[in-house]
Amino acid sequence: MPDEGPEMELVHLLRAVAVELGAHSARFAQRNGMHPTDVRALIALMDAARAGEAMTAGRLGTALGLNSAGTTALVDRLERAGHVRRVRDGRDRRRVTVEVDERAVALGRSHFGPLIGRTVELLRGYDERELAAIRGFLTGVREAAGDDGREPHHNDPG
Amino acid sequence: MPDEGPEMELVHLLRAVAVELGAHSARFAQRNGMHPTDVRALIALMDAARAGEAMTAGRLGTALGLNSAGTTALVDRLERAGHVRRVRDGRDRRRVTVEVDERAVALGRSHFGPLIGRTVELLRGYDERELAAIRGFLTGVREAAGDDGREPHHNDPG
DNA sequence: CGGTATTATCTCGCTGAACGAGATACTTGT
DNA sequence: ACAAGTATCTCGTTCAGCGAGATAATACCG
Repeated sequence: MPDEGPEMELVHLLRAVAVELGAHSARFAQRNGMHPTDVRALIALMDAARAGEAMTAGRLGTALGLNSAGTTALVDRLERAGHVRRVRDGRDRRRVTVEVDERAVALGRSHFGPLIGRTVELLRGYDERELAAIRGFLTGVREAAGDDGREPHHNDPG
Repeated sequence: MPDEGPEMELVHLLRAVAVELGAHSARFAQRNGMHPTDVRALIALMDAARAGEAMTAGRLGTALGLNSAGTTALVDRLERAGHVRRVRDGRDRRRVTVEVDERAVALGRSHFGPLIGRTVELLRGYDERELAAIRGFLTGVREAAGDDGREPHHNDPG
């Protein structure tokens, strides 16, 4: 288990980036009187909307690791603040789909837009091979962080 | 504000990585009966230890965005679980330095070690120019995420 | 040296996010 | 139609974190 070596600098840098991005979200939450979970919920809802999928209360709770009581409280909170609407599903009337209000989207854009814009600009400064390296590294880390309970399988040559 | 364009894929990928790393930490917390804040605290303490700096209760609380009452509760919790020790500073006896227990370090290593190891291996597959691109991108994002309004968060020593 | 301000941590009472258990409402299978 | 299954909500509780202020040690100033 290497505690030093030239690669560790990048490992710590990556962790610092994750911390900064978390802090950036937390600032958005605090400025708008929200809890970090509320921001995560809005992001999950917007991701679903971008993918063209409807998000039910249950799926939202699962995505965030909340139980049903917590999910109800979360959606209540977001609805009370005007960030989302509850819409009963017409086909299965047990279901409640949660839709993001346009104003919440605009609010999110006004906060995250500058960071996204600067990131895009940063990316424009790299050529294809560099972009492939960045993409490959991020993809690898995402997979490594997701593979968790599993056995760490030995180096897969390739 | 670009919602499409080839760079957006990487922006979403970066966000996904941040989410996965957060989930990875949350899993560590839950498996060990801790809260996300407790894990953040241990990481801050280990970072300080690595840098050779002593971490006082107050500095820890500031680093995590907690007020003094919350900081006391946090250190109580960590101490009760045996993860840290309170040590009165000899020079300034108002201060309490918080030291991580070796067993907590070992616990952290056993969880984060595999992810770190896989990340290091991943990095070994890149040449200098690719590594420079990855480093430059991460550094740029860290700075962009840190630079926003810079709102001073209200602390209790008013 | 004495007194007052300042700093670091802790105590107390409270709010609210999230939990477990169970109720309610709707759907599906027989 | 009735039982079983599924989605959400209600109720009561726990505990992280906050605000206010107490306590204890140090620094400043005459």
